[in-house]
Amino acid sequence: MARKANGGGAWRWSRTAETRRVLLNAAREVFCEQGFTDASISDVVSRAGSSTGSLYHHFGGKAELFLALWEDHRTTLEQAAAAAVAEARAGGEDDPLNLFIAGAHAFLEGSWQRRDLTRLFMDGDAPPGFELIRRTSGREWVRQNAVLLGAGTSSVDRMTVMVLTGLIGEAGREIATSASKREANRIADAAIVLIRRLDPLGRTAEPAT
Amino acid sequence: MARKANGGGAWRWSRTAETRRVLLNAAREVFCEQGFTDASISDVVSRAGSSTGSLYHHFGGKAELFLALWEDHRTTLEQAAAAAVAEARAGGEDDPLNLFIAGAHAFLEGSWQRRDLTRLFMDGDAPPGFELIRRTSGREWVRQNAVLLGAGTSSVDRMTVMVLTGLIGEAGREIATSASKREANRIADAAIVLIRRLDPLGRTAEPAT
DNA sequence: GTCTATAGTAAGATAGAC
DNA sequence: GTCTATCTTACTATAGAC
Repeated sequence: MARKANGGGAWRWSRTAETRRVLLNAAREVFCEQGFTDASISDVVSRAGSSTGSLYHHFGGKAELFLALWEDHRTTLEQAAAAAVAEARAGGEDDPLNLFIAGAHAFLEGSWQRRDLTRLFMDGDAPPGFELIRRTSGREWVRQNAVLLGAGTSSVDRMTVMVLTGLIGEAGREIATSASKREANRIADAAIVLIRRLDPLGRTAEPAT
Repeated sequence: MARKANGGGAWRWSRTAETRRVLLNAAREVFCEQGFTDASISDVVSRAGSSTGSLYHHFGGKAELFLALWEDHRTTLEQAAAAAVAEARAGGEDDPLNLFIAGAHAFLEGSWQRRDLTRLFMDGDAPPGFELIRRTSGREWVRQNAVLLGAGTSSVDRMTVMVLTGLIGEAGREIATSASKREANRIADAAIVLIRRLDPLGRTAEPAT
């Protein structure tokens, strides 16, 4: 929006997009260092070299700034997962469970690469209502995958989706607090063992009880 | 402490314990109705018929008041679970997994009976740092049980404990938001199916890969 | 349309009398 | 131990410059 028609000026994008980006970068640093509650608007704007009013103009407040950061993070991880699934499929993989695991693996890899944000969003220090947003979008993401995996609408299947959501989130949190990539990989592998064990497809349904 | 030596007075307990109790009851109502952030100290003290200074004297602040409520809730549920395990054991049950499930069942029953508090503590609107406290004590509780179940220290076993913690918490949350006891029971049953499926004892270790 | 400077407001925390 | 009065802080809103 409001993209400047560049008549030979020094920059191709409007000033407002740049301001937004600078504010988001500063917010990432401040929130990750101090958490949501202790971070102050003043810290963010001074680090960004911007102003309070500007921040309110672009985001509407402290909570919305935090949410904008979250949307960015969530989108990045979801796209990474989707890309991994597409790549696996292009490589000939067609078992739904393996495709799901390919996506989960990419998600966990992203949780490691952006561990500062992963920790920020998982440690519970967030604006009121954030937990609901986070849980809803996480559940939605896994639910889409669970449908592909053939999960139905029974209590057990619905609960399986919730547990899978929790499992992947939990693994992401642990990975984000790991001391080394090596340890992070061990955790990711363990998570995948448990995903298989939960067997969301219900293919283990035994003929005899 | 400071229990009054009752020399024929009308009440056996000190006034301070009574004040504490009244404040906690008011806090339960206000926090459950409005959540942590929107609740105000003023609401609590006016409903309790007490005063700001008194509340600060007994609890130290809004966050500590919330934590006192949590300690109470957590203790109640843990004791219910422990009692159920003891009862099952007294009844002749000696399979560790079944004992664990007896405890989990009692925990979920308590989550239904005190659903207002369960919802309060699970929806993420809490003082900074609370999430860590909640997760630590939940993990500790399941860890003790997992040791009994024979879980080791491998990545998979540690992850299993985390997933079990999440599973039970998740089920408790769903149960606390259920419309009927009937639905709550269905969720509890589904949770127990998944606990068995996760098979924390690793007894399904197959001879052949 | 975009941003700066500043005042308002609400609520948690504290000091000190009783 | 209990309570009132006061303080401090930080989010929020707005008037007006550019």
